[in-house]
Amino acid sequence: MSVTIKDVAKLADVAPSTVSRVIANNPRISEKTKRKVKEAMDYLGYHPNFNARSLANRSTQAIGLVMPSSADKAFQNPFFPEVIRGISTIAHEQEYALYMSTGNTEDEIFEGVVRMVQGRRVDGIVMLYSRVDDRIMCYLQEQKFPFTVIGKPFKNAESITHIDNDNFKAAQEMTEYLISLGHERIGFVGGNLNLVVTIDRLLGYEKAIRNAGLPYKDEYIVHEEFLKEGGQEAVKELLALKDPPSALLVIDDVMSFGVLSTLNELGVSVPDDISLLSFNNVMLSELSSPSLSSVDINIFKLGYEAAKGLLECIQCPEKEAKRVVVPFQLIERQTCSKVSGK
Amino acid sequence: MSVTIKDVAKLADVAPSTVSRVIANNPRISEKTKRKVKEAMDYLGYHPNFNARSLANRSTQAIGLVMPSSADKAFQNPFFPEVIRGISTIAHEQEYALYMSTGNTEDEIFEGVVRMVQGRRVDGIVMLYSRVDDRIMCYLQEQKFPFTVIGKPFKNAESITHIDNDNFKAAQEMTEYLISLGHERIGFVGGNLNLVVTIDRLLGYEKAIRNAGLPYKDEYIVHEEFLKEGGQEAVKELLALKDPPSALLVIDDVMSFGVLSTLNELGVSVPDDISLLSFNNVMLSELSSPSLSSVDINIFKLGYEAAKGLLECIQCPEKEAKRVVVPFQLIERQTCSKVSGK
DNA sequence: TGGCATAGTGTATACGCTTACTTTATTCCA
DNA sequence: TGGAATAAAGTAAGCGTATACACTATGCCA
Repeated sequence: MSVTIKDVAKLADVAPSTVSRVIANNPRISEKTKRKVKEAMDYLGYHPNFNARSLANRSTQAIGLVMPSSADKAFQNPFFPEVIRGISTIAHEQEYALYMSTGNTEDEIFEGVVRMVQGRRVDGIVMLYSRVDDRIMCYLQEQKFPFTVIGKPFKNAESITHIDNDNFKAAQEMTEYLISLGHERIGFVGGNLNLVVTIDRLLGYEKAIRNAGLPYKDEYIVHEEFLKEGGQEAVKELLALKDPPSALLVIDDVMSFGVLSTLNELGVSVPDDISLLSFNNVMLSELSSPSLSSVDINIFKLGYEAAKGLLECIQCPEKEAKRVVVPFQLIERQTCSKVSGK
Repeated sequence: MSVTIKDVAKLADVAPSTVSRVIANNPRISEKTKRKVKEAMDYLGYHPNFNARSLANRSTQAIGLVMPSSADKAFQNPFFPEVIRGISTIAHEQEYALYMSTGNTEDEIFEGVVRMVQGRRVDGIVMLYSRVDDRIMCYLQEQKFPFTVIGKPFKNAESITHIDNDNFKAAQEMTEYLISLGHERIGFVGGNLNLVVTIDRLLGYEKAIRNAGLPYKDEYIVHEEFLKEGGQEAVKELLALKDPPSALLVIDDVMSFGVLSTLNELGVSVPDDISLLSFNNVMLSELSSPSLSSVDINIFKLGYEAAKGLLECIQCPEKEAKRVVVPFQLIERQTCSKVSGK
């Protein structure tokens, strides 16, 4: 069928192993032979079969991506394309390909990962999220399979290379920023509570609230899915309170979009009636109206560093795990203002 | 190292081939043996090695994705995540994984595809775009490698399964819509002219203009990249004309975002001073201010059908190529209005 | 000139699985 | 009861590459 190493060997009048060594650019092959073999390869249009190579080699030159939910949902949030952009940049530099398995349920996703790992379809994995007691993460650790995490692992963080923002600090500072604008009733709209990022930011928020001597009210804390719908739900709950917040710290831009649209429907003006500060600074956050004030967490870099760390893990397995902290930066736009006098 | 088919065979006291047949659920194995083997597999935690399987099998259960430019750029446009969402949905249903190779230059991307194909890394390919005289497409045809195209192939369209909107008709109808609002100076902001989608829509635009007896002016036609920056460039050019358009047909929402932001900076009001109608109806197009009137081309379905068609190609190679036309629909929002009296 | 490095290449096997071909066991009919 | 037909499982040969080990030829020195 297709041309193999043997065909090349025959044409170049050498042994298959010599061809293999030419491909690997082995220094023990003379320049003359290399040239001869390369000519034969060109002439035949030879390309190594990757499966055969992987099999003999135990390496696939591919890295696996694990998303928190079905790719179906995840791709609705620009966070993921952007993070993949970062990953693919470095993957490409080192000639790795990306491999995604998908699934709808927890179980399906888990099975997909097991297939990736046991089936040796990839050399390592980037986890695109960090969750409390995550089955997949435990599994990867048990198997001692190379992986890195975007976000802070819930446990064993010292032994797992991970890339993260300082979410505690970020949330604290942002809450303080809102407080400095005169807000005293600040709501927190978080994602699922089993995501470590939600927890960290919530704790940062709490810290700032307590430091400022403000009351920490449970009814100001809402948790929803990382989607527009989540944001919409959240606002409805918060506005139904008898003493609704004057400012919201929202954990994700897409949720903020939902918040904005619902507030708009309800005739609540942003930032006059209520201020909004969110996280991620997704490409489109400047396009909403009003444009979103948002914390740029450098998503691209999170992906880039995660993949870079993974490739290091793969190439030098003895190397110690490390933590990379990606800086954040508040991008002030139009959704925050001083609290309006009561 | 890891547990192989032989280990299972030994434990179950059968031959390796029997285990293999159990995996493939071959009817020639008795239920009793199947049970025995399955127990052994569970006990050992056996998972087939995919590389070995692919090698013996000549199939990989993976489909390759080819993007028009570096993934880096492409992922800035929500079109791609959305299309991948569609692809991944059906891929998952049939237990296929997705495989992406990336590259920065034309050559790198081409090389990546060659590696996918010759290296037998994937069973088939979905081309996420269609371009005039595309090297990759020619290559795939030469190699008789299974692939499908999102968009209309520039040539040999009859022999290539492809999924497309009727872009000619869509653009024509949309232009007619703008004309019906009283616009006579209508600009066209297209993407790169070597993309078939640009050509088709431009032709539809032209048809409508000519049908209406309006002058077809070259200076109203601008071509830029499918990015925000592209839209920004385009507006600048168009507004510099002595008789600038009163309405714009923009080929892509992200470009429209760029158009909007630039118009905003220039103090030009949309839709009062200039109307804007664009394509794609990306998730966030309703969030801009004013919210975008846009043609919903059903991106998800484009992806879904493309992957479905590909799997059919892979499974029954004799089957004839087909064309799937995905319907479009105008979503009216806030960027189009009747022409303001001069 | 014999002996020994050393550079360059070939041989053979392993990687883990599939599958065509064979063999063995069982059934059933004349 | 012999033997054909059928069912069930085993044997062994790939799939295309990598690599440990073996071998040859050359050069150099004593």
